[in-house]
Amino acid sequence: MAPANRFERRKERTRNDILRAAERVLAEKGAHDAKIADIAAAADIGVGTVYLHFSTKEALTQAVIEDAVARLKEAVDRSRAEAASVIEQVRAPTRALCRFAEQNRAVFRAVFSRGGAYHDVVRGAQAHFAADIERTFAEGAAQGVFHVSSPALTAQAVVGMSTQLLAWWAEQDAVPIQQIEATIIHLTLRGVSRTLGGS
Amino acid sequence: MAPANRFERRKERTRNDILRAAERVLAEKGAHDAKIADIAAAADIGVGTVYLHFSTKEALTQAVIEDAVARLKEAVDRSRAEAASVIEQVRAPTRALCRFAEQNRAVFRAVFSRGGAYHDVVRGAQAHFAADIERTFAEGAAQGVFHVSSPALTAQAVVGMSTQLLAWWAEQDAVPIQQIEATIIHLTLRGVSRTLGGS
Amino acid sequence: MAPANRFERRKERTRNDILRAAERVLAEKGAHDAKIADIAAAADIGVGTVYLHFSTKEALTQAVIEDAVARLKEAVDRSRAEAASVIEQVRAPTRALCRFAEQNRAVFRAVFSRGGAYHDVVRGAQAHFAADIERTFAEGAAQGVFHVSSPALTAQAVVGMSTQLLAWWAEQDAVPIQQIEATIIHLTLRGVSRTLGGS
Amino acid sequence: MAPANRFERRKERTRNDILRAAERVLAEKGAHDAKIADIAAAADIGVGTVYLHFSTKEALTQAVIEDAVARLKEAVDRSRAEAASVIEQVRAPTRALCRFAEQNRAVFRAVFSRGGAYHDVVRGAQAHFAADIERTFAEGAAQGVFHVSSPALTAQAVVGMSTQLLAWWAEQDAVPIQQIEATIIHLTLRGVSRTLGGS
DNA sequence: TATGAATGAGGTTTCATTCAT
DNA sequence: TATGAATGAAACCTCATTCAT
Repeated sequence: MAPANRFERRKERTRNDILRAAERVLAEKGAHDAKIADIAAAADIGVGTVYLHFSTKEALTQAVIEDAVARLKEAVDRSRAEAASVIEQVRAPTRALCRFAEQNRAVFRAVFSRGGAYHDVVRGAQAHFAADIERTFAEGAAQGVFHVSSPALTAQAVVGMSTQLLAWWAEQDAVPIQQIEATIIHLTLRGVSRTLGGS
Repeated sequence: MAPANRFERRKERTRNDILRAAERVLAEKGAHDAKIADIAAAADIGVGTVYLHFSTKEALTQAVIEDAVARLKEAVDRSRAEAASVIEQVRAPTRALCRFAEQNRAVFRAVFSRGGAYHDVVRGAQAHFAADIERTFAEGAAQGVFHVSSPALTAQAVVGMSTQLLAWWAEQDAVPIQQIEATIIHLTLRGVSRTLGGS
Repeated sequence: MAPANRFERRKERTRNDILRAAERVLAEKGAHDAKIADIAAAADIGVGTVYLHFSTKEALTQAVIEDAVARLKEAVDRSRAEAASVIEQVRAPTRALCRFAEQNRAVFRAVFSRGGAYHDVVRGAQAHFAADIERTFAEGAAQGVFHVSSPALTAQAVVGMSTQLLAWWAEQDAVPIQQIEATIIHLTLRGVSRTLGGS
Repeated sequence: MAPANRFERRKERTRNDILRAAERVLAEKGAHDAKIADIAAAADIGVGTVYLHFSTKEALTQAVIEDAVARLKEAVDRSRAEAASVIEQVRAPTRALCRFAEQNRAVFRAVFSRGGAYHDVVRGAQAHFAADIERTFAEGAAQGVFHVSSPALTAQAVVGMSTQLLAWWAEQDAVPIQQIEATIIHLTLRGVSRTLGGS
């Protein structure tokens, strides 16, 4: 897993510098206005060097997205795996998502915000999360805890709402993220609970 | 109201042709990949003609957005004005929104979808809708029908959820729009009702 | 000489309107920045109408120049013809030139100033004037009044000096034109007189 | 003074190539008809490279002018500083000017000729030279050598005459430049001398 | 004859990508 | 491996000229 020799390690480090710089620049300027030269400058390397690590601008963008998505997926999936109940399967991933947004604000804006780089990878991740949520709903229904008329659509709605609220938060920073989290969880549980519950 | 002379009428017609063509091309390719040449070709006119009506690509994009937003606002605002109860103030605008999305699918994708042209005008419209919804929540709370802990955030969430669901619908067309509508209304009402109601 | 019928007269009038408008616009914006649309607007006619009277922009520009040059030539030539002595052949045309510049300031700037439309017609006129002046010098030499080592060059210098001074005057308007006139005459006569004279 | 490293040196060389090519092309076609593509081709580089060194066509034009004007000023100013008498202050700068025109014919046409790029920098240089000449006249008057009624105007006339004659020479090449030089000096000294002298 | 909307060739400028050092 | 100057395709925009009314 760790790179074999010293050269490999150095190369890996440069690659990471580029990735981090790209995140910052993409978040700041948006996918289209971010020039390769900007990213190279932000990473404090030459433009040519970028092309030693990524074959095209598109590949670099995609790498940034995949990296972010992978980290988010990992956090969300882990939290879900550790959830003891279906209700916790709603709460924990939302908490994980919000914590990720908080700790990776720039990336979050760059990747998930409107105006950010929209991409199949993001669509894929949203579909992945929606499927998870749908499974939770189904399980909850089986347990008699939830009652959802169209689980797929509702799951989609939850993903949409979460994304939008967090994107809004990431750009505005008007309210503490805990309120975002509470609102998402409240609306979700209210929407799917058999009996009137709440957050 | 109708343009004075023949020249004006002809010019106005061309302007509209360009606007419609731009909607289609923007929806299809996205704001950045839509070239002025594409739009001119789609409108079956010369490139120069576009600049006779819009000073800049940016100005054309903005005109498309403003046009769409104005029409949507008009439909939503009217439906809201005609709503008799706060519950109807949730239902009717949602119905209006969905009908607009259905009847203006290309524009909807072009303007409201992720990857679409994000713009202050859109942000402004979303804020406008959110403010309306928030007012409905406040009114409902005063009537003892609703109970919302953070109205502003919840309104924001409703707007986000609606936008995202419809954008998703507009791109996928996997489900009938009535289900989208029902889901939005259900989740919203469930989220804010004092007693367990539902759609 | 006067146009035959009413239609011809009307046509001639429009043509003149365009010419006058072109003079103004050319003087104000320079040959390159003067758009046909500007000229049409200044003449208060449609762009298409310009092309009914002048086949190209170049032709219009040339017509403006030829018109101005013809009027200047006419004034200068007349004054020269009426001059009784060689000294008066220096003085009178200079006076005529200055009076023309004063009374046709816009055209003068448009046609003779640096940055103005430089053109074979102007070059031709300058050569014409230079030839006249050279002839005056030769005549003066024959009469024992002037002594000029290289008449052609000196004539060229006089033309250059005059043009430049008047162009400068037309743009700055810092001094009364009589001083310009006096300076030109003084320098010319001083330069070519056998004995020390002056203005 | 010499650029630090190899990159800088190479870049500087290219910049100079562009400047020289621009001088040629501007002289040949005039400021407006000189396309960036022409200049790039003349410098045997790609169009993009031009923009690596000059942000705008206007900026390149200005750089050419400033370069030429600076070199001319340097030559003229030096020659003036070394002049022992006021008469030499007329002669030497004229000689320097003519030598510059001879050795930089293309630039001279491009920058100082009529139809060339007229520019504030040129106007500024002309004003600078005129002021110097005026000072010489004043000094000469104080020494009882010169007698000038309106020094400012006369200085302006000398500058105008010189510019025009040399521009004419640069385009025609009909006479040896020594004759131009002699004519300018002769006319200037004749014009301002107290007693009849001459060249 | 007069009009002004329409045209499209042509010019400037940008920027992802290459390559000699 | 790292560099950054060089490249040129492609996009935006202008404006002289045409033509249907």
